[in-house]
Amino acid sequence: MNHRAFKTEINEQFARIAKAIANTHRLELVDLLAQGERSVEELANEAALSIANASQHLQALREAHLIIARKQGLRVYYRLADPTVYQLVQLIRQIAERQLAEVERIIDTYLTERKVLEPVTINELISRLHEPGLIVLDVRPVLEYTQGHIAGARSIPIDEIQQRLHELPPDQEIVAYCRGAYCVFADEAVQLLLSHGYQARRMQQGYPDWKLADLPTETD
Amino acid sequence: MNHRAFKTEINEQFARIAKAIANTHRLELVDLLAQGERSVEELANEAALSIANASQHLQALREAHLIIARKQGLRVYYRLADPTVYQLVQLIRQIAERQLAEVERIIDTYLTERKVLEPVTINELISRLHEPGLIVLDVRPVLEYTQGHIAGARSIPIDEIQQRLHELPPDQEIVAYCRGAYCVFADEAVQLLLSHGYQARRMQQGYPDWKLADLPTETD
DNA sequence: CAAATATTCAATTGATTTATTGAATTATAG
DNA sequence: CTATAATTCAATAAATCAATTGAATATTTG
Repeated sequence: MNHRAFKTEINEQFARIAKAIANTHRLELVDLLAQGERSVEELANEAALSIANASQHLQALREAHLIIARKQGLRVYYRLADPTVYQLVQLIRQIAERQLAEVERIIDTYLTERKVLEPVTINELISRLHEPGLIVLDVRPVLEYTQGHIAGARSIPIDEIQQRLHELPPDQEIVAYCRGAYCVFADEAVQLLLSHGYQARRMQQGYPDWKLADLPTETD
Repeated sequence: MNHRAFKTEINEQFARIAKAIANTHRLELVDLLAQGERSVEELANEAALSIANASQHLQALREAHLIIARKQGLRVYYRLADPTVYQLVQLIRQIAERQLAEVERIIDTYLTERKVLEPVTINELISRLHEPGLIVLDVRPVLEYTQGHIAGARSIPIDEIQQRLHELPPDQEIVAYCRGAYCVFADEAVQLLLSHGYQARRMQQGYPDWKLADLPTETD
């Protein structure tokens, strides 16, 4: 048996997976797909890529079987091939947080409130989920809320909060969540809510993390 | 706040981690380092790389802070920066196993016995660890056994098994383990032991997996 | 069946990564 | 202080990856 050939061939396959995810744009695309199925156009818009470029990156992910395509009418819809793919992104982030000082620096630069305002962990939210005075607020676009949200959560997309503040009773505590720890929607929502006298905090992680942990979700 | 700049910068950092691991040789180097600290020369020899090339790949891993260097005398010894780094390799492998048919094909080609001989899972071994008639056999090089091994395991490196068969009582069941699921030492040991009338199986995973699961280990 | 739309494919260019080689650096031993 | 050994650095060529552009394909609509 040729040890060397075996090791080389098998590690080449493992490297295929790692190479597919090892790109700024593809990481963002996977993050978006973790919210649910999306068309190429939607993904291109969200990730600020040209359609052709987005398509190319999606092909790269597809070749590594990290995502699956489904054609319906004119559109091709992509989704994650396996929840483990999102877990991979999570783990990469976790290592980056621990090992790369730059990550903390970037967060401190862009999300100045993060350091001051302690986010609510998933576990904390679980234990408080049935408190009567607590509102769990999904601030992602409505489509994403529709595709799946934390059981019992209300939807007010970040773009609409300003106009819809009256829907939120001022005496209740609000926990806002969005796409994940590196999504800024919840930070912005909390900032706005706090400035209007609400008691508000963000959930540290996002919907995909909640779902991955097999916690109660709803679709509608 | 500039969303786009934040997303780009933060994902660039995450991509750094993924890019560092996304190479055939670097995956092998990390796998070796999961056994314990190694010098550049040892790593180069094991991974069949020139010293300069190995050093270069090690720099790439070091720049992403996935490994740490320690200089002692003439030699530089590298080790994993965090157990999570090995977890990353594990997860990549898990995804590759599930998603890439090639992985199964390669294993079937090189490790023909794997399909027939059911390996012992870590959990199975835990529950049987205190059976009197069971020998847990570490077939890695002695150095690696010395740096850490499954509590109670005996060491006979794969190269020496043939000559040292007499040390193994023929009536006891043997579970052999090595560096990991994609290390062939244990497969070869089991094959040899079976051909000499022993009852032998390999542990599915390797020592780093055992250690990562915080199971009892010994050093000597 | 032609027009319109979403996506992919193909070709090009520039940027990044990899392997190789030999020189430079650092530490030890005599 | 010199010779030796281990590792890193620097320079190069080859290979691979990324972004852009425009053409090609597939599906729907009229």
